[in-house]
Amino acid sequence: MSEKTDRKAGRATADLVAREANVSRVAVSRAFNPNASLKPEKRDRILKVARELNYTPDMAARSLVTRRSHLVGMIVPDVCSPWESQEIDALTTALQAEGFATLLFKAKADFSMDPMLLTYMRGFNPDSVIAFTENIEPDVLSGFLDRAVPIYVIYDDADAFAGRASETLYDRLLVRQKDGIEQAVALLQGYGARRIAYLGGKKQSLANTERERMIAQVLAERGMAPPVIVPGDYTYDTAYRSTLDLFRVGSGADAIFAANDVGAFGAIDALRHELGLSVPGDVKVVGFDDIPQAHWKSYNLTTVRIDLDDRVRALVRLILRRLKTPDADSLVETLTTRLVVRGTVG
Amino acid sequence: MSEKTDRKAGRATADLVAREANVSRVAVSRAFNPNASLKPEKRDRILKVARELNYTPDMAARSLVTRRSHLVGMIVPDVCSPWESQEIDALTTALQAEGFATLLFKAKADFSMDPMLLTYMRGFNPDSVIAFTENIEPDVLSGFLDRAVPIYVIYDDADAFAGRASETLYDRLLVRQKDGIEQAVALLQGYGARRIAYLGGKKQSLANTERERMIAQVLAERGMAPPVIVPGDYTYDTAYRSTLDLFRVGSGADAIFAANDVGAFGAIDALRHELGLSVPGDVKVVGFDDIPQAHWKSYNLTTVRIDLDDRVRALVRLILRRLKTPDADSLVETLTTRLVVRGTVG
DNA sequence: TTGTAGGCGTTATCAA
DNA sequence: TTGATAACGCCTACAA
Repeated sequence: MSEKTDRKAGRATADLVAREANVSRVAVSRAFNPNASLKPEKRDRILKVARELNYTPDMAARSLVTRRSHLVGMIVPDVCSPWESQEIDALTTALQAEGFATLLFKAKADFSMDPMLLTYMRGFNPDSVIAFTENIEPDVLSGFLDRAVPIYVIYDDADAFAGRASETLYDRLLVRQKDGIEQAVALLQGYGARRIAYLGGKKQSLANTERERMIAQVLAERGMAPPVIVPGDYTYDTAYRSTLDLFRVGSGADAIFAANDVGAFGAIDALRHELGLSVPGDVKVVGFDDIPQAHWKSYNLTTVRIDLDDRVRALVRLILRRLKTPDADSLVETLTTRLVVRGTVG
Repeated sequence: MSEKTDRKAGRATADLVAREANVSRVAVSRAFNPNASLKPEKRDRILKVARELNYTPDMAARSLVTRRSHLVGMIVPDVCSPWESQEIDALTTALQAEGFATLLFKAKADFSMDPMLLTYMRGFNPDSVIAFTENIEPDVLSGFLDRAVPIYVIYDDADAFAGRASETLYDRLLVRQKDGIEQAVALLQGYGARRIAYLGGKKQSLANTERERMIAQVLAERGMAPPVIVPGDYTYDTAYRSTLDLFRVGSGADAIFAANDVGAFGAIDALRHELGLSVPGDVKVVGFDDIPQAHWKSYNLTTVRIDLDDRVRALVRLILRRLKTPDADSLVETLTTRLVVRGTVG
């Protein structure tokens, strides 16, 4: 039973620090709570002793009484997808700076929300939850959450989502996809495209259905033919095969608007390396997202950009606000999109 | 005070379930603990009531007494990197199946281990920690962990790591890079490469220094000239610029062995799209990792594969074993590498 | 198989 | 500014 106590005797507790520093247990607690009142010199002494003993307050015990876990749950169908991994990275960084840790859960690939998973997650009591899985009603999600208020990402036509409205409280991030889509279509039209194909994303994805709807609408507004719908699922391989089908079985197109950048890559490679067509000479290609790979020289993709930093900042704002004022009215943050012109249209 | 209690009255507790099901509080606890003895029909009734009340045991409270958080910490410098995001994805899936949740932390990009971050993480009491950040001594890391035993990924020459050995317990995953590197060099040599450049990764990365060392060793064993060392940091952009430097300022090479696939992509694009050289005609390129993008037609990269599934399975085995028998001796799992031949050598 | 009692490490409450 | 005391929700004894 030495002063320093042997390392493997287990983790230092507030009691131990208190004894070592000749103060009460409560004082130790206060030393780690910036807005608690404690004589500065006393706090310093306690923190010094704590450092020596390698003490950190136990979040589990703390959360038991404060009802704050400092955990933010993220439910993701596919961590590997470039867009989502970027978003996870940025969100984790931003939340970490605010004292929250990221709790990562993997949902099934079909975008469905496994009730088992939700139940499981509930056990960890996340202060907030961000679901990258879209096809679940706010009511259902919030039924699994206690204090947490869900955040939804919605697109363009807020009314389409209004049908799902209910008494349940939830915050929203509205992405104005139309801005960027209009610019893209105008560019394609300007370069002479007449027959535009939409290479879709996962059917269950709200982002996808809204992109499709919005592209059709913009084409109509500009007096162009409706888009040729090509099935996809956001992956390279499916995009590749669907593009081959479009030109070998179907009747082709002079422009492809892909639901995401990775899909655009698959289309470009199919066109250039298997169909012997030139991009943008024979077929123009536009993507969606503007992931870092979009500027890689092999693709140099013209794409509709959703600004990641803006998006993450907006999400963090929503989360922090809701944590500070749990009963506040629901809030909508808005994000715009814009076309980034590179080399696949021209 | 209705039967069902109003939703926002807060989360259901074991007491509430016990009252509702006419059993004791302990019975509820046992119902959620498969190896506790409880009359089956009683368990069923309790679980049914629990489901109705949307009750889940509170992990924080549970961990306080069991000393098991069911949290696995992952410290990652860059979630976006394709290799790491793959590994996070697979690990999270595997751990989730075993009842563990992933707690994600972002380390600084320079691979250093922020003591603040470690202290912060400690508060969450992870049962295990996987650090993708390599340059930290086991002693330091385990100083911040209580029950958790660190896992290290080491490369080829186990002796090089032995210098860092200490009384501290830690498990190891040994990656035999030499197998794949030998195959790659043999292929390059067979196709006539004489002057091979090594396009490095982050200097602080152990994987990188060992790859460089091993390539030099293999070249020497085969009577070839030592590699031209080209600085890199695993990113596309740096690889791109370094390749330009190699050919414009330096004296070129007839083959480039990149420390990772993304770097190889940068090299290929610089060669083809800016230097006007053909790959593999003028310059052959080999990568490392075999990420999904390596088979994209624009690159079709010949690369040394580290099998992700094997790697994840080995890590999970190490973690679960350590959790089951915390005092077991340290264990080493071994992984091999092999060349995947595609179109950038020939 | 069941129930009672006690404690895990922390913070909120209240009185000094 | 301080300190004693009582929770927080759960699980592990132990005894019935």
